[in-house]
Amino acid sequence: MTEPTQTDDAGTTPATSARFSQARAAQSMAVLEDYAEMIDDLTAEMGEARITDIAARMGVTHPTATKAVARLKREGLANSRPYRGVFLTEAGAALAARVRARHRVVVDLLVAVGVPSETAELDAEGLEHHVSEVTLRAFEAFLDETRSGSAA
Amino acid sequence: MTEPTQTDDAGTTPATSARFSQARAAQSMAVLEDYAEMIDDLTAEMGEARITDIAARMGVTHPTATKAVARLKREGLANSRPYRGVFLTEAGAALAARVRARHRVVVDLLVAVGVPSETAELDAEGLEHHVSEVTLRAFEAFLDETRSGSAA
DNA sequence: CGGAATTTAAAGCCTCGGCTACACTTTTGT
DNA sequence: ACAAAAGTGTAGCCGAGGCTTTAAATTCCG
Ligand SMILES: [Mn+2]
Ligand SMILES: [Mn+2]
Ligand SMILES: [Mn+2]
Ligand SMILES: [Mn+2]
Repeated sequence: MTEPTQTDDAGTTPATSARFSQARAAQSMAVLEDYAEMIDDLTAEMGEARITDIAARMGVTHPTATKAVARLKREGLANSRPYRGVFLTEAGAALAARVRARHRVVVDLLVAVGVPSETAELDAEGLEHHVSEVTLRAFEAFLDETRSGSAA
Repeated sequence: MTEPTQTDDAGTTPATSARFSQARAAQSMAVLEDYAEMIDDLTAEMGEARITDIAARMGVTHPTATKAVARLKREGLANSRPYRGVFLTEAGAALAARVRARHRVVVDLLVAVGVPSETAELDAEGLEHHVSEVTLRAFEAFLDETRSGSAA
């Protein structure tokens, strides 16, 4: 998380390393994002999000899910008390909503450029976390114009 | 890396968790890929890839770069001997070539759908690792048809 | 040649995200 | 009501990928 002390040549080198830093930062949010969305899904579908169900859907063991939830709590995105389900805070719910919307846009964009929908769904799960705001807006604009003027 | 014992309902549930597994698998290759490409770049540009230069370009400290190189060696992608530079094996060079080509396609695709090129370059660094073969080919096909029939 | 600067190595610490094993609650069903 | 089953918590292990600090080797230069 903490970047190494910049070899700042007084504005000279435009830090080519910035790309990698951004990718690392994005990745550090990925798990949080996926769990938030999943908890939101489960709450909607089943009324509550239980650790076992979260773990099953994420494809991990329950202690792993427990740890992830602990991190969500630490970051103020969720609450939970022993043996009761997990609940998103307002911030957590807001994150889940954003993540879900972005996921859908990414899948749609992939399909729009010709990726088979199953593959799109698979790849989107990893891709989504690296789609910046700017790129997301570009995707939306592309989808808009594609959906309206579909001149074959 | 090791997936938890599948709750395999005899072919019933098509493992919704598969998406997450794939994303995790892709991510586990990301660092290797970026370092391989970087070592290849440095070798081309400067005749050799030194730990210090690798670290600077990746935006990490040199001990971190050393560890990454150790992993590359362990995986048969690079060689190095104390106080001499780092060199890619044939497998490493092949990986670097693939990664570089994929990176370019991803950037081009992003630009083609309207992402500003600076943003494309930044986002591509993270995105590229989650672009499957199938998606890559779809991107190439899209770029081909776009570049030829550009009917405004 | 020899000392200073640069580069590399080595050790040790941290967080995160996996896992297993085991203990404890809670829920379920007879 | 109570035993079995299911769910949850907790401890401890591991590897990856960051970091700092300290020590050694190499390279550069006067
Ligand atoms: Mn995801
Ligand atoms: Mn998603
Ligand atoms: Mn990359
Ligand atoms: Mn790249």
